[in-house]
Amino acid sequence: MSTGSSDVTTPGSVAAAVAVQEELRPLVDLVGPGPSAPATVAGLDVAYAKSGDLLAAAVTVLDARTLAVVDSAVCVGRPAFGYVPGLFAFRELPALLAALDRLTTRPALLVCDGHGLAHPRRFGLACHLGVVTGLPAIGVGKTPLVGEWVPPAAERGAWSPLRDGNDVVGRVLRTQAGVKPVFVSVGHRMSLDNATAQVLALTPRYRLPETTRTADRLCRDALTQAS
DNA sequence: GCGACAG
DNA sequence: ATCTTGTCGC
Repeated sequence: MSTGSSDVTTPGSVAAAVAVQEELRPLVDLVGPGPSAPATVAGLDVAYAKSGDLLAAAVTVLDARTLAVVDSAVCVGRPAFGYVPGLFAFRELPALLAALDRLTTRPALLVCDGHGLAHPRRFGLACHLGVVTGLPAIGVGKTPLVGEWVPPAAERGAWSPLRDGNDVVGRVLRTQAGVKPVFVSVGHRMSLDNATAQVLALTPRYRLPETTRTADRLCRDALTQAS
């Protein structure tokens, strides 16, 4: 039967990938506001081999109160798509979904390494993962993809809006005093206020959320063992 | 036409 | 993302 247009994770061309994003974008829940006190929060990240033909995706689930890792899973595979800014999600999505399937728990929130609405078509990785899984999701990027912004004040918790055209697509958030800010955006079933609050709760000490840090270590270790 | 461009 | 030396600082 048909194979291309019905698969929302592995399109066969750039045009098909863009079409998938346009097709799924209306399914994003922009209302939220999402859980104010999630019991568990998942971090997702991917590491690539230097050769570029192998990757490891990891998901770590943390107790939101203690930030201890209570569950985790990895998936080693191949990039499912070339790297194209704006279509980045298609590279990592299959491996990340496979890792999510291997969890024994169902996290209350996904914290993705990349953007959500702060995307040219308002459908970055965090939106895609949220829509496909049905889970609340947010994006936390280390560098901007779209939008204009001014640096927030130097203290932890300070933020400034990330604007693209007439839209506020996210926030530039200072998670540690005097440290380069991160870019927070809504993925699915979350308000921007709540997304900001959750990121601050996950960054008691470092610039990046503990979820991202634990997932990063796990996928790097998995990649080392695989290669 | 020229840069910019999540990871 | 990954490749990379040294350097500053707790």
